[in-house]
Amino acid sequence: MPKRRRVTIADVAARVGLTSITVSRALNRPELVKPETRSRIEAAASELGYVPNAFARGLKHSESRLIGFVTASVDNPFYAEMIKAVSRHAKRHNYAILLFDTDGEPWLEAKAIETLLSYQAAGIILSPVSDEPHYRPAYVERLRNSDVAVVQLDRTLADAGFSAVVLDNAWAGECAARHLLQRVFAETDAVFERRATDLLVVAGPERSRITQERLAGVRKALARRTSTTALSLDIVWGDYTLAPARERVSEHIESRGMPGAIFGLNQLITLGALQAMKAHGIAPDTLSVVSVDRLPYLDIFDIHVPCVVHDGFHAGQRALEMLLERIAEPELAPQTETVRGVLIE
Amino acid sequence: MPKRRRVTIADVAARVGLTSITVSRALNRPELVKPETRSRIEAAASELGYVPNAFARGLKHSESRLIGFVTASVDNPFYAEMIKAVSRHAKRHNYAILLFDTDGEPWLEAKAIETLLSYQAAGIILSPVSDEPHYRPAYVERLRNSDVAVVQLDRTLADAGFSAVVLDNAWAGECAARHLLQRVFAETDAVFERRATDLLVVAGPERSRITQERLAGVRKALARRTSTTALSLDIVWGDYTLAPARERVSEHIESRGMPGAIFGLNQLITLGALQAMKAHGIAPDTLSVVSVDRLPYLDIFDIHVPCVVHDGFHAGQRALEMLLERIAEPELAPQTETVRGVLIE
DNA sequence: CTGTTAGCGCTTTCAT
DNA sequence: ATGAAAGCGCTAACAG
Repeated sequence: MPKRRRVTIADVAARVGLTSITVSRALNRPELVKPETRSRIEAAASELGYVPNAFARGLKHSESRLIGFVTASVDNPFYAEMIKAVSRHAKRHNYAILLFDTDGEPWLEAKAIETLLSYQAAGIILSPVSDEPHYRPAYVERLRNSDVAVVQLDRTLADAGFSAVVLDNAWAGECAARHLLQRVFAETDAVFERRATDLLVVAGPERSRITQERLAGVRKALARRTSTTALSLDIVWGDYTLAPARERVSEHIESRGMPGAIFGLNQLITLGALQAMKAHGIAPDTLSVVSVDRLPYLDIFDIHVPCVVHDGFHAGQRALEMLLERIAEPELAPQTETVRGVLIE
Repeated sequence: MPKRRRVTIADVAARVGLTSITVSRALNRPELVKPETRSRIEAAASELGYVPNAFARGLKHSESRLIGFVTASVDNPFYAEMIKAVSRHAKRHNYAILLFDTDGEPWLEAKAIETLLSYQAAGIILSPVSDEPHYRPAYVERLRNSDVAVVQLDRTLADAGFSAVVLDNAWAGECAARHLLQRVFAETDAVFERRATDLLVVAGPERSRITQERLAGVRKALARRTSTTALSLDIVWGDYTLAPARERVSEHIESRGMPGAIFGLNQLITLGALQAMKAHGIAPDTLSVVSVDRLPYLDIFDIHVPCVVHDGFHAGQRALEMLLERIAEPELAPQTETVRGVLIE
């Protein structure tokens, strides 16, 4: 069976002996068409299998019902959660999601933005490949001059001037560090075993804003400590993925021995650190580990890694809501919303 | 600063004193334009911030470089892996991904297909909300009459006649069951403790094809058993998510006691079963559990749940490749490719 | 190598 | 309540 030519409103119109404009109206502004005509048209449309052409419509209005989601890692569970939230709320408002996984490549990110502009995306939710201050992609200027709404999610570009939904990273760092100070490095009732490194923080990229904010939280908690014996703090850098975290922690254990405690700045980092510990025969319950982001399902096995958990679903939902507001009201001032996590022991 | 009107090829043309068609050619078929003209045009285009209008182009060609990915659960890690693969390979061929999370709702699935048709999607990768035989969505007929390529992934519609990439479910079931027969219900060297239920299979929906295939594999392995003492097999049904699995297993333990072994038909089901065990104070190492799909990262904690693992990345990649072949060659016969898993102990 | 014309499918005037 | 004409931005087909 040969594929039929696409059915257009003109075909539907011919079928009922009217013109295309009436069909268009019947389908989009039914109140402008006599009810009886309307139902004849609707019958004919569904009989012929009419499907509106989104391109023709988009070309006419120069606007689309497309929202772009740009991220470096769809497979990161935290992002998957946010995608789920965005997608669920987008379709409620009749928007479809164009998903771009940039794989951490700036040029793919630039291409994704380009594509979104060419599709006249109504809005973009952007989580760039990097949040380091020197990362200033050329597309920012273009985005500013276009009428696409932009909301950044989690990771942000320095001074780009877009709205954002971010996590309260300083608080997460402080919270996690305070937990360790109470449980491991308590000043009053216990003498903890001193090591070459008391606290090992396994971080993301050294210049990443998120990493720096979380570290600032850690330092703030440490500074509050009143004890005379200063804690030694070491930091190893990675890129928010598992493998580098594992390698850096391995090296650190080999050169400086087992630390007093480990703080992994996100889920994958902490898992990498735990892998390194295992490789060196260090059982998880002999060394305190704390994390940002929950390590999934471990509670089933009575493994409890305390963590500061953020509600990704809520963050995604807020990002989409802010985006919709800005699509409706393009002149709204940029706004940043902060999502605070909660410590789970 | 007011948002500027969109820059078109006509604007670029005016800037360099040519007509739009020449600009169009310079940008799409550079070899048809004098190199010097071309570079003047390119300069002007980038200076003015020209962005091609995908809608106009799509309207002209009545085709798009859009591929739809329709799934019931973006947040299922196995699907996230497949999305990653599809996305990565799609962008290599200059396709963008329209992502639809149907949340398990047939009407959202229908709407997703409708939207994809209206965007003239070149192809659709479809993993429906259900693979039960009585689920025969109305859009199938439309899809068949359109010229969109369709490849089903993992879940398939009965008799829809589309190509598919599926898992070797019978083999997965057989493999997992054989493992239990060797390790728990060995006939030769050990006497295993008999229970009211020897093997408890925690399944998906009773009529799901995937569930039935995996069960057939289990039965095949059991039938091969030569021992005179028949094993008792119980099955509880769920929907491939965690909570129902947990509830059904809890109920089963309460009414029939602890089984001899548990087989969870996918990752989330197995995790649910493990939660139920924990709630009843059954330690994971006192009851043999086997699963389809890997339980992530548990090896770090020396928890080893044997599982039949499928390569989701490969499945996603193959689905996209098949789709591209069919976009290029619309008359290709439907084809089904099976991905076989491997048992990891 | 570059230009003219025409049309993709739809909708916004402005009639009737 | 319905229709005619025009145009959104781009690119075949056919000139020149």
